[in-house]
Amino acid sequence: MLEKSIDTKTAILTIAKDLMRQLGYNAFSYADIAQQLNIKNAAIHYHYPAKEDLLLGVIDTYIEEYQHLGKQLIAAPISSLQKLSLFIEKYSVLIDQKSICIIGSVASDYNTLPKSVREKVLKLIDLVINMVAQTLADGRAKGELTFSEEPKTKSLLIMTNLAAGVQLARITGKNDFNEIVKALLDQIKK
Amino acid sequence: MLEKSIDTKTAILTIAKDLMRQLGYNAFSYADIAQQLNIKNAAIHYHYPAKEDLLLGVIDTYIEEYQHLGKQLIAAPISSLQKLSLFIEKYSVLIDQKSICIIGSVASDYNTLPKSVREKVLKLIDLVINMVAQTLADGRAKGELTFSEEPKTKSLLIMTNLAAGVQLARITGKNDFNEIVKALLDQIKK
DNA sequence: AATTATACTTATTAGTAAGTAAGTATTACT
DNA sequence: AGTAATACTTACTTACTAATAAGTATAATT
Repeated sequence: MLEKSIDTKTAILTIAKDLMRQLGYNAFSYADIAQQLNIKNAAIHYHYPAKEDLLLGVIDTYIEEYQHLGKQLIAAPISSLQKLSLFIEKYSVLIDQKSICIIGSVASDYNTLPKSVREKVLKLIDLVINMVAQTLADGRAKGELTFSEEPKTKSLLIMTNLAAGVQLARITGKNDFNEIVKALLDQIKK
Repeated sequence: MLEKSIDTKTAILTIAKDLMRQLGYNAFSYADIAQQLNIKNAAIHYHYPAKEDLLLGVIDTYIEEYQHLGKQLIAAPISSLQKLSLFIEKYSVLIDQKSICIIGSVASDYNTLPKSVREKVLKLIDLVINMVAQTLADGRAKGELTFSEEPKTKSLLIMTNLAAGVQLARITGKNDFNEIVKALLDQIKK
């Protein structure tokens, strides 16, 4: 088997993911990736013929990641609050990398995305919103959490706090994000 | 006086504002503006030599707009809830235009913005966050609103709900935004 | 009336973008 | 050993980007 090319393909994807969250779809180029990997632009086109294919690949990895996380969270022997904290921690890390979350990135660039990508983005967003909603519903059913809204609505509130929270914190500082997290956890703590 | 050029300059700014919110800084070009106004690219460079200058102009109009709104809100003989509703209405309108708010737009593109723009963006964000915080603080002092967080923190929570709310609603539909607004108004209603 | 400033257009440049075609070296398969 | 697939590089094309220089018509100023 040709190991190197598989490594290159995943390496391209990893860098593309970072560039998407740091700069957005329209602000990075194949040259940025090629430079970091010491390969030529055309090598990227070999693995991902068009930028559209590359972005589809990026979104796919996030769909898989969150599907995996969703299954893990259902089985995990931890409180619902701890589950949400694990999820929130994923967002907190982004700020140190001067990144925003992938959903915020594609949402901002949405009007400029190819149709095939838009459909996948919708799938990713539904997945994450429903995962958080499910965690919230379970937590309330178990008496671990308290909130008066519908789980889906509360999920929307929390997800928008987090998504825009990292966008804001990249500009105003991480403290604003920490304040948001503290407040929203206080809201649902019993 | 040469009236026409002043109209052209403001017309450029108006279109740039729309393009910023619809496509983002890196996805629109001088050609997009020139086409809509039936002028040449170079005419835009005459009024705004570099794209940086154009973006500075765009941010300036929003700073002025929100400074104006802030003053209006202080004097207005309406309830704090109505003041917040007026502010929220500005966001609601964006979704119909397939736009996001200017703060979300520049926040997403932040790493790609010139330094001079970044400083102005920070000023705009502080202005809006503090305006909402002030309205919340006044409303609570007058007994019109209820919330347990610090006004600044509650402002961050509401602003992130709105900013990411319009980003999300552009993809998933306006109903999600309406749900968010209903829920956050319920939270602070007495 | 002559000059100057304004608001452009025409024409061009240098740089960068995505994408492709053709060639090459290495590995896998038969 | 010969063939074919894999994973690239080299070289190129097309298209678009911001930006600039030089020219032009009109209006304002002196």
